[in-house]
Amino acid sequence: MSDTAARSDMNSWQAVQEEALRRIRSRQWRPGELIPNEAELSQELGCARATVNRALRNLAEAGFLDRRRKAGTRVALHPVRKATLDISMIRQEIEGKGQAYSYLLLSSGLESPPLDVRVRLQGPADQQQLHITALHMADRRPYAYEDRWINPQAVPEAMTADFEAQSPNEWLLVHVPFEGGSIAFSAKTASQMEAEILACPPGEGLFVIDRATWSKGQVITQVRLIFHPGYHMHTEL
Amino acid sequence: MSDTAARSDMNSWQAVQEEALRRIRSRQWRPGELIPNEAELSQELGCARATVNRALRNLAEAGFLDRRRKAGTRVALHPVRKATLDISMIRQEIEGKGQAYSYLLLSSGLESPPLDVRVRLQGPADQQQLHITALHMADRRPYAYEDRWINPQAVPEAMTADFEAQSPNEWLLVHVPFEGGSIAFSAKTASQMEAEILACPPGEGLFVIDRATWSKGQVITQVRLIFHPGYHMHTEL
DNA sequence: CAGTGGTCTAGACCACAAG
DNA sequence: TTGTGGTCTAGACCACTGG
Repeated sequence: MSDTAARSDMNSWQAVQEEALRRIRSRQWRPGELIPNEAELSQELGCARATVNRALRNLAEAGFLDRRRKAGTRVALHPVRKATLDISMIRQEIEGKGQAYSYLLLSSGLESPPLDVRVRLQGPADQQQLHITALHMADRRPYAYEDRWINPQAVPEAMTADFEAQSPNEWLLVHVPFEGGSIAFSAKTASQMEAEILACPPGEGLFVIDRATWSKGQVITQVRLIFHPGYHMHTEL
Repeated sequence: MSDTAARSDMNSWQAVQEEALRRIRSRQWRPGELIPNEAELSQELGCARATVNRALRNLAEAGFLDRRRKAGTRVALHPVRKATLDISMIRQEIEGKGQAYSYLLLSSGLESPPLDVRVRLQGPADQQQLHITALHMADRRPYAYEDRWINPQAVPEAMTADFEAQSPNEWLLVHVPFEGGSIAFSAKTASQMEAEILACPPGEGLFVIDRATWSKGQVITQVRLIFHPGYHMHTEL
C-alpha cells in the first residue's frame, strides 16, 4: 500500500497538477529538490508525457517550479506568487460597478514635456508632445485625473482627434495597437491643484498609476492616473 | 498573391499566435467578430489543430480573444490587458535591489481584533487573534510597516514561533501552505504613528497592500503592509 | 555528448452549450 | 441535436545546456 507504483490513474492535467501541488505542500518534494522527469512521472501516474508536461509547465508559470532543459525540474526555492491585474478602460471599470461614467477634458495642446517625461521618451530632445489632461467621473464625482503625453510622431492621427467626445484613454485603446508597456503603482500626496481637481483636502494620500506603452520601438504615450481618495485596486490569488 | 490560400506554413504555436495578433491589430479580424474555427485555421496555416489550439488558448488567456464551446472564438470587444505582479517575500525584494535587509519586531500578542479585521475573518465572533506588528528595513532605513493578524485556530504553531528571529511574512510562507487569497492595493495618508515608524512627515501619501490568505476554508492570516514614501511597484505588459 | 524539457502531429473522444 | 473548443495519446523530432 505504501508502494510508489500503481496509483489510481490520473489522466487529466488538472489532476496531475493537483497531485504535484500536494507533493510540494506535503514536502514530499522539498524546495530546491529535483523531481522525477516527465517520462518517469507519466509512467507512474499512468498518463501521457504531454499531460504531465502541461501540468508541470503550468506550475512553473505560476512560480511553483523551476524547469530547465537537461537540468530537470526543481521545486522553487522561494515561492513567488503571481497576481494578475486586469487593466481595463476607466469607463468599463466605473460602469462595471454600476455607476454612471462621465468625462471632462481639462486641457489639450502641444508642449515641451518636462524632464521626467522626456527621459522616458528616448526620442529627439526638443520635440513637442501632445499634452492632455482630463477628469474621469463616476456618478458625477471625481474618480481619476488623467495626465497624458502623446508622441505625435508615433500617432499623427491623435493631433486631429476629438478628445472632447472621447477620452484619450479610450481613443488610444481603440485606434492604436501596442506591443508592450510598463506599469508602475505608487502613492503620492495630493498637491493643491490635484486636491482641487479631485475635490479632496490637499495633503491626502492618493493612489497613482504610471503607464508607458510602445509599439515598433517607439514610445506611443505616457500617462499618469491619479485616483480619488479611497480608491483601491484588488485581485485574487 | 492576395489569395487566402497556401501561406508559407507556420507550424510553431508562436508563429500562429503572431499571425493571429497581426490579423487582430490590422482589423482583418474585427472586435466582436467570429474568427474561423480551429479546424479551418489549422488547414489554412498548414499545421495541426493542437498547434492552433495552443496559440488561441494563449491569446484568450491574455485577454485578446473570447472562446466558448460551440459558439466559437471571437475577438474580444474590450481589450483587457493583464498585468502580472510578482509577490515575493519582502526580504527578497530588498536584497534583489542590492540593499541590506533587516527586521525589527515591534509588538506581538493575543488581542481582540478590530471590526474590519473581524469581518473578513468570518469566524466565531469574540475570538482573540495573534496580532503582530513589525518593521522591515532596507540599508537600515524604514521600508515597510507590517501589521498582521494570525488566526490561532488555523495556525496553532504560530503561537510558539519566534518572530524576533524571523518575520511573520517569511515564517508563514515557509510553514503554512495556502490555497488562495485576495490582495488590494491602495494609498493612505500617514497617521502620526505611521509617520514616526516610517520616519517620514505625517500626512505623507503612502502605498498600501492589504492581503488575506486562506486554506481549507479557513482564513489563515490578514496583513497590511504600509510602505515608505517613494515606494513603487512596477511590472511590464 | 547525451539527458531533459519543448513542441508538433494525427487521430480520437469528450463536454459544453447554442439553436 | 450537433458544432465547437478542450483534452488525451503515442510517437517523434528538436533545442538547449549540463557534465
